[in-house]
Amino acid sequence: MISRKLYNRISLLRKERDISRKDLAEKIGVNFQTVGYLEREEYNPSLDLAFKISEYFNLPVEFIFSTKPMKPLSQELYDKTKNQ
Amino acid sequence: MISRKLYNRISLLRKERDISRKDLAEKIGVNFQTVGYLEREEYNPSLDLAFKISEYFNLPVEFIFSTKPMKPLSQELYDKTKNQ
DNA sequence: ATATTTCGTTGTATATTTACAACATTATAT
DNA sequence: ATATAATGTTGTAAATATACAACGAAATAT
Repeated sequence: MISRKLYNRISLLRKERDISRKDLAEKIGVNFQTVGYLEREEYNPSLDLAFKISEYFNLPVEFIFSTKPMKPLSQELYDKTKNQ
Repeated sequence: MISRKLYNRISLLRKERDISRKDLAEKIGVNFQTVGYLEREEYNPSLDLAFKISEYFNLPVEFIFSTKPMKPLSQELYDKTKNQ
């Protein structure tokens, strides 16, 4: 299958919680370089890996990963407040 | 990575919409045997493949795939109505 | 200032997903 | 009843994800 590029917010979420790649990697049970590859968006994770990350951050898969480029959280939040 | 077994509702959703594996496979751009492997839960799809299926059925990834065995839709719906 | 941790990156090996061909079985249509 | 389509399955090849080692650069702590 020709995979589309997938975007993600892993690095952002990780920084918000101030944990290192190594820590995150240990928590979800993968190699720390694998987290690096993911953050650089160099490949598409397996669904199980996506679930592990989603469970760790306690957020839906669709919030962390997307087929379209991610807006910064700040802007997305601002847009949301504006529309209400 | 040692992947957990993932459960899914692909076959159910496909039957609800009365489309064949071949049709679904064409729509999401994979081989029709790949849909077979997925329905038999013989491997974990890539996140991109999961997204394609989720987009096709217009349902969240978490509704279609789960780390825990899926309840029949009928029971899940009944539980929902009971709780309200 | 120096040590330590984290990050970015590259390369190679292994594991897993996906494609594809083949064929028997079951279901559906004519 | 026969043809056609759909399914279940197996095997092999290919593509892609992940592990792991290595190393230099940047950031942080002491």
